[in-house]
Amino acid sequence: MTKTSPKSDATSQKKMPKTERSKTRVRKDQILEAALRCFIDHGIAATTIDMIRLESGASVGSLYHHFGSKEAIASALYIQGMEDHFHLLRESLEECRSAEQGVKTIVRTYCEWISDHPDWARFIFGSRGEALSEEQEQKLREDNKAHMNFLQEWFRPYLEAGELQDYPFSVYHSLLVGPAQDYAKHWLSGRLKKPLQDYTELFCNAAWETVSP
Amino acid sequence: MTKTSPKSDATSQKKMPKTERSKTRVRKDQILEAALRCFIDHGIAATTIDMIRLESGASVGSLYHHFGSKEAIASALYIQGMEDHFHLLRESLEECRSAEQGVKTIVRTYCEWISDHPDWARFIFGSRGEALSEEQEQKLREDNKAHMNFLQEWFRPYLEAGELQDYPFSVYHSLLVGPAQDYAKHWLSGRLKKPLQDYTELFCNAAWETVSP
DNA sequence: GTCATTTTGGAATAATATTCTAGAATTTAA
DNA sequence: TTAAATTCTAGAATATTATTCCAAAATGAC
Repeated sequence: MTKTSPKSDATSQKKMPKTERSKTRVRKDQILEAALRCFIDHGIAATTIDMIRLESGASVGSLYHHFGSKEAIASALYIQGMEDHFHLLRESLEECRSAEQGVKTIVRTYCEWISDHPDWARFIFGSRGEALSEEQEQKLREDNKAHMNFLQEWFRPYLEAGELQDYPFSVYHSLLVGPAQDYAKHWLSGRLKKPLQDYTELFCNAAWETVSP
Repeated sequence: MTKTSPKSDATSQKKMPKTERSKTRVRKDQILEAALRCFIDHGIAATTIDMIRLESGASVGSLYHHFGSKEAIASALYIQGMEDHFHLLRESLEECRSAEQGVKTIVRTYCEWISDHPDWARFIFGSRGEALSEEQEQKLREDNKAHMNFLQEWFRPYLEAGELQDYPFSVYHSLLVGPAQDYAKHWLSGRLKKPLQDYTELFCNAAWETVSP
């Protein structure tokens, strides 16, 4: 019995403006971009609202009107990054016509996204979930589930045709992107010199060997 | 020419007590344990110095005397966790007598450590480097390098004997623990139901297949 | 144009991290 | 054993930073 007003959607706890004004998207993006720069330069914990205010040109009131807290800004960036990558991957997968192509595309797209957006990736690896708001947590969870479902559907025919080893599905994602992800993490933090790009094909091939029958 | 006084060690920028008193270790550990509990329950950003003070029984002064900042406490925990795991892995590896044993031991030890210390692991995955002090950053870097060297030495004979595929060494670590690490991250955050333990052997076998010739 | 709603600015407030100092406890040196 | 030196503790005082608040401006609907 925790339902609220019967009139509203499931996600309308907070005041969601009926109409978003034209300049609003722009301002929000200014804030997000400024925040990303700050987070990358100083880390989330060390960047202050005031830095974001200065960097974005928005006022404190505006900042809080649009996002509600510093953490929420970080979370929004996190989610935005994930969505961007998911979207890209889906597009790439649409064109694949074999299990091998698909597997390698997943790994390659992952590596390329990181190589193309190293700052963004550094932020995402660095922030890892911490303190998502209820609403955002939910959104991320749904995005994730939808993404997994998409992958599962994509793979199903090949699995049934015996073109892939029959691992539990939840393990597939880890087997495919785990190695590249770990390498990327160390590379992004400066502990490894050789850029991820140099090993993209290596990780693609290794992944395919792992799951090919 | 950034050297300091010629008398002191390389790492003596800050006041390192000549002698650590007997009860000091105890108090420090009380603080660390209390902080870990707080961090796990509320996340790093949301735990306050006051919570740690209450939970540990130490005074604010004591907290700052021993650690200097909240972030430094988190960093100390991070480093301590890594050291614990490194130590365990080294012990396990000492007893291995073949490439296959070694590879699987690395993966299995990794999985078991996470399964045995899920809270600790959750904290480590969740905190990811952010804001280490200069001194701590350095220590972590050295620990890491030493660990990598140890692994490289351990593997060398088997590599030379052709019992392992000739990948660049920096890639080995990622190929071996990457998948388990990714799975663990999702499991620890509650997105996956099946415990890591259920797939430990799967990850061990997959890792061995990846690097065996 | 008027009205309702959204957005902005920035001062006021609240929450929290950090510094500081006096003194207690412990070790060292004699 | 004692005095001096050092390390540790306590908690009030201070500084920093996040968040709230509300009056005014901008915008879009009618």
